[in-house]
Amino acid sequence: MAKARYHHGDLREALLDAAEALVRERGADGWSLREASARVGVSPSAAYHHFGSRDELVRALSEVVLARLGSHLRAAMDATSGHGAERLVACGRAYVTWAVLDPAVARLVFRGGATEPQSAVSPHPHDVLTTELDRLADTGLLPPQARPGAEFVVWAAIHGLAVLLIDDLVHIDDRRDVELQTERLVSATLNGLAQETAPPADRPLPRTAHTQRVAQSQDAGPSPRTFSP
Amino acid sequence: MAKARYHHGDLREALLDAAEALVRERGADGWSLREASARVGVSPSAAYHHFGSRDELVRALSEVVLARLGSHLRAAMDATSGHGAERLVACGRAYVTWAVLDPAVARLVFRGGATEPQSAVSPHPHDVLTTELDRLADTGLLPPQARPGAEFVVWAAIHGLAVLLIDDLVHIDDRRDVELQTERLVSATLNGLAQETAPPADRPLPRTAHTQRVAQSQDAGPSPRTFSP
DNA sequence: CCCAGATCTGAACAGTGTTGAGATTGCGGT
DNA sequence: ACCGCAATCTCAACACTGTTCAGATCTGGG
Repeated sequence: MAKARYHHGDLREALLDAAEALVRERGADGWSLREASARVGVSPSAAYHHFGSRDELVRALSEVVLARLGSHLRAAMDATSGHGAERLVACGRAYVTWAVLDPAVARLVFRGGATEPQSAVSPHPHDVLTTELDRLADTGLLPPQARPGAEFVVWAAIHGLAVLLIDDLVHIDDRRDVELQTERLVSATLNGLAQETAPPADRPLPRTAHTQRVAQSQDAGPSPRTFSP
Repeated sequence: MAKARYHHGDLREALLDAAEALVRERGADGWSLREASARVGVSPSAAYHHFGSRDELVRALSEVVLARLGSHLRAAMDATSGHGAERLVACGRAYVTWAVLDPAVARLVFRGGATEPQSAVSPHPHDVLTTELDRLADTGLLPPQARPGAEFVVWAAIHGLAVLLIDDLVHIDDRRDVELQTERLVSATLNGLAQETAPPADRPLPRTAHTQRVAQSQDAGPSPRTFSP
C-alpha cells in the first residue's frame, strides 16, 4: 500500500478511522492525536492540515458515528414486521444495544455535545424518532394532543437508559435483559404519552442542537444558550 | 489563614474544593491537578499523599457531589405539600434543574462512572428514587406488578433528559420550560408504569453500581461486568 | 515544463500526570 | 522535655501531550 509516499492520499479519513479504533481500544479519552498520527504513519503536525485541533477531530468523528447510528436505527425499525408501537420499541432496542456493544465510541459521541448547525448528520437519530412518532400519530395510536414534543420524552427515556448503562451507573449482565428492560421502558413511556389529555397551553418545545437553517430564519432574535441562575 | 505553614491542615478537603471550583469555571476537563494544587498553595506532588492519581481525585469529588445531590432531591420532595405522584415529579424537577444549573459539575459526576462499592454515597439519588417508588406502591398509586424495577425506568427517563440538556443535544431556553418538560416526562413515565399488567416472568432486575455488601453476600458467584459480543 | 499551493516533516514550546529522593513538621512514648 | 518516627510537603526530573512554524516535498493546472 502507498506507505512510503510523502502524500498520504486520504489522510483525513485515515485519521478518523485510526481515532475510532483507538477509542474502541483504549476508551474515549485514552488516546492522543500523536498516537493516531503515528498509527497512520504520519507526523503529528500533519493532522493540523485536516483538523484545526484535536477537539475538531473528535467532533468530526462524532458526526460520522452519529449519522451511522441514525441509519442503523432506521434499518432496525424497517426490519420489524410489527406495526405501530413495535417499530418504536425496535428503535429503542437498537439504540441501547448499539451503545452497550460499543460503549467507548458511544461515550465519545454522546459527550461530543452539540454538532455544528450546518453539519449534515443524516439521518440524525432524533429525526428518525420524530418521523416514527409522526407515523404513530397518523395511525391514531398516539392521540394528537400528545404528539407535540413527544419525541423528546421518548428520546430522553431511551438515551437515559443507554447512558446509565455505558457509564456503569446501572448494570445489567445479560444482553437479552438489556433488551427486555428497554422494551419495558419504551412501552411504558409510549403508554404514558397515549394517556395524556390536553396539554398546557404554554407547553415548551425543545430544540435539538442540529437545528436546520430553516428554523434560524424564523426567529430573528438571538436565542440565549444559557439560563440565568 | 494558615498560609505559610508547611503542613496545610486539611489538604484533602481543600483540593476537593479547588477542583470543584475549577470544574465550575473551566468545565469538566478544562483543569489540571497542578492547577488545583497551585490554587491551594501547594506543590503538585503534595496531592499524591491524599489521592493515588488525578482520576482518584475526580472519583472522590464525584462521590461527594453525588451524595449532595441525593439529599437535595430528598429535601425537594419533602418541601412538596403534594401527595402521591407530585412528590416524584418534584424529585425529577430537582434532578434536572440541578444538572442544568451546574452543568460542568453534573457532567463530571455523571461521567465519573461507577463509584467504589464500599463508598458511602449517602443518600444515593437512586436510593431516594427507590424509597419514593416504594411509597407510591404502598399507597396503591403504583400497582404491585409494576413496582419491581420501576426505579430504573423513572431514573432512566429523568437522567436522560438531564444528560441531553447538559450535553447540549437538546436545548430549552427558559428554566421554567425545563421544569414543564420534566413534569411531563415524569408524569408520562409514571402513568405508563401504572398501566402495566403482569410482567414477564423473566423480567430482569438491573443493579446499581453502588451495590451494598448485603447483596454481595447473597450471590457467591462473580458477576461479570461486561457483555460477550 | 514549471511553479503555485496543498501536503507533510522536524524541531521546538509550554504544560501535563507521575515519580522518587530528600526536607520539614507534628505526635506518641519514654 | 526530648527523641525518633511517620506523615506531610518540596524539588527536580521523566515521558508525554497539544500546538505552532519554518522549510522540505509532492501534485495538478496553465
